[in-house]
Amino acid sequence: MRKGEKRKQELLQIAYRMFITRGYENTSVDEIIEEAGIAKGTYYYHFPSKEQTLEQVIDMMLDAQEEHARAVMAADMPIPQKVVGVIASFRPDASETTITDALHAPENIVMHDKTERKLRERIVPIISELVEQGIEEGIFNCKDIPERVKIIIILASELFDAEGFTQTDVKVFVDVIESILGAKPGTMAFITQLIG
Amino acid sequence: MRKGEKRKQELLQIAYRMFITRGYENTSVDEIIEEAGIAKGTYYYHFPSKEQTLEQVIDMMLDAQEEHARAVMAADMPIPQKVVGVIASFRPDASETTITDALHAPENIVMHDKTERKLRERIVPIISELVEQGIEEGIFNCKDIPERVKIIIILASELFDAEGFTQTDVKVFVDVIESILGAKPGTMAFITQLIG
Amino acid sequence: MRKGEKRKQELLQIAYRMFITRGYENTSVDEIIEEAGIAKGTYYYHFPSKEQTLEQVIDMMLDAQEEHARAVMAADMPIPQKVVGVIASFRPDASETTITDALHAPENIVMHDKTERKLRERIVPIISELVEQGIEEGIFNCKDIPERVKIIIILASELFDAEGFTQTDVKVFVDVIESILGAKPGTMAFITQLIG
Amino acid sequence: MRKGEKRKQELLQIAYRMFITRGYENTSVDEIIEEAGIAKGTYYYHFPSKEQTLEQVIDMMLDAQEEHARAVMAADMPIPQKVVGVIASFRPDASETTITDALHAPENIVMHDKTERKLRERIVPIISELVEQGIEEGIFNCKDIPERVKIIIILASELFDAEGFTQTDVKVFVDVIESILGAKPGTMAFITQLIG
DNA sequence: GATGAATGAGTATTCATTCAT
DNA sequence: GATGAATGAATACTCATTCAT
Repeated sequence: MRKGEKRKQELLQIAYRMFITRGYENTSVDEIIEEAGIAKGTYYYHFPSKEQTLEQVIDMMLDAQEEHARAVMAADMPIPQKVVGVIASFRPDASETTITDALHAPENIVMHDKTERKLRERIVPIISELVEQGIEEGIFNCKDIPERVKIIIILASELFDAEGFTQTDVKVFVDVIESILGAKPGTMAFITQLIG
Repeated sequence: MRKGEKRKQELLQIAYRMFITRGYENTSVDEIIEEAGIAKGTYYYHFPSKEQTLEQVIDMMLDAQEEHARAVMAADMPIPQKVVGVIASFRPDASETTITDALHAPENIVMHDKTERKLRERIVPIISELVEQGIEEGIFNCKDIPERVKIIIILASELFDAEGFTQTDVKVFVDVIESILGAKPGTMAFITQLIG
Repeated sequence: MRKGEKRKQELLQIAYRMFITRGYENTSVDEIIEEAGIAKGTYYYHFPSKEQTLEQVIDMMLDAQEEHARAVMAADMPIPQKVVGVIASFRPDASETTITDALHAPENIVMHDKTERKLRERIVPIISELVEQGIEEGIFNCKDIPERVKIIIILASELFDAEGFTQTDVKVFVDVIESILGAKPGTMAFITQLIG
Repeated sequence: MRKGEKRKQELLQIAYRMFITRGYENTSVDEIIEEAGIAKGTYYYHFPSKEQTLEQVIDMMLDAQEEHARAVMAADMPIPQKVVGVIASFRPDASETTITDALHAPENIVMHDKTERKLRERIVPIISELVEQGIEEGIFNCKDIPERVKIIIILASELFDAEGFTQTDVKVFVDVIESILGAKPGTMAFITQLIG
């Protein structure tokens, strides 16, 4: 049980790296097992299909990210910073630029798409909770919180993809977010320094 | 040359329909030629590759949509309605729900993605022009127009896909758009009746 | 040893049911152990190979059928009825039509074939004995008994398979059997009521 | 068109030989194309699937055999000899013992089974016609001709398979056939010299 | 302009069997 | 007696592309 689980985790890590590097569709099972140094049968002993592997890879990734997000929420930080921090938790680090690029690369649409959907389901409630706290504290002022949060998530993920973005994009983004959440101008300005 | 062009247009139509119905990746060249009743060689006489076919299919689609958009711009309508009308031109009709569904279906991510990118390039300048007119007329009030327009386009396309959306989604969308463009509350309220 | 034997009998029953339902070749060892709720290793502890399992399944089946045939022979019945009764013992009951159908289904040729060969070896001597009694009693009249019996067995099994057969098939069968055994016309007529 | 058809016939011949030599299930597509010296794609250009290849192989075989049978029927021969000749047409020559053996070999059940079914459908009407002629000529005397012919076919094919058969088997077979067709004793005795 | 036969690299998945624990 | 992780050969089928005619 121990042994089996451990091996499976390793496999997930390897698959994760490969899917993200070369794209899900461009990664064959043959390549995965070669990289992992295991037999075909071993792969199919652990995963029912390649698609299920993708599913599990994404879940694993999101679990890790969610854990990080929880840490951010528990930290001693102003609400707006927390909001941005949580969103950032669900984006690959700056240090892992390769991954960001990869997720948005044309050969990775499948994975990107699946990730995006699952990610929104997880992140929206967390951020919504933060926004509510912000409202209580008088920092934000708005209704229909989950819908607004959804919009912010969409913008963050679609706007800042690999294609590249300008200073103006960031500036407008900050502006829009402030008005979406009903925050005083400048509340989210710190984002400019983070991304810019 | 005439005849050849005509034949090619037919092929594009057929490919368009098939790509959208079953997805780009799920449509094989064999299936296309069978549907079209032509030989393999003939297909490759007209198109250098399957990917180029997709490219041309999308261009053909966008050309038709852009033509429609130009008509909307030339029409006698208030600016806000024009803005929405142009955006709608680039979305498949309500009457063609199948197509909307199809474009967002999981097996169609490739085509959806490619379309989305090209579409934004074309639509942003058109809408930007409208927004400028709106500013001159005192209806809108904002700077960094293209960036703001880009945001609106992203939201329109990501928010209202096949998954389904709520009344509240629409309400918030209207609200956000108004603040993005610096319009008086209610300016874009007519959208609610259009989509709701 | 007790326990082991019991477990093995259960496994044979399960394998029997699965082989007959889905065909030998379409039943994987994985499916058998899942159904039985045991581990791979346990299966291979009891059986040297999948083919040996089939062999044992067939033997088990034939043992049960032979036992039934012996009971028929010991019963108080006219010889012709006994002959037919013994043959019927080796055919799945009418109540188990599924099994008859299954044994003749295209996916079950392997099992059907193996069963048929082994079955003939067992049944021919039993029926031959009956025919000899019949000759002594003046009901039948023929030489080369085992060869004639073999023919009857072949006909019974090939003629009345799942494909379906007509009234005329039965009628001719009765006629042919009577002449093969040198019986008076009508001796075997009761078959018509049994099968017809 | 010419060229394509010719190539396909060659492929059928090769597949026929291989299926019969090593069994349908033991012959992989890879082996066929290697033997034929063609590419995988070429094989699948000509045949939709391996199973369809088998189907076509059998049809080709039966076509050839039926042609031979027609020749026998047109020949100048006594009816009983024709009956036996036609049946023999549908059995591989003595010279091709390998094939007979092969068709009955355990690894060839699938092909044997499929062949047998299709063969009966074709041969029964032909022989029935001959039997009718024999009845007119007073050589045979029976009703329910197709049913009786079916029985003869079954016996001929099941009795004389690779397992081996004895002189007595043949003798009884002759006897049974005569009584099935209502022929005078000795009418079919020539069979003994043919097979024995 | 058009045909269609030929290509061959690529792919996911199955499955009976082994063996260290 | 029992487990279950690991094996790896085997298999049928897909598909975009080429090119001689």
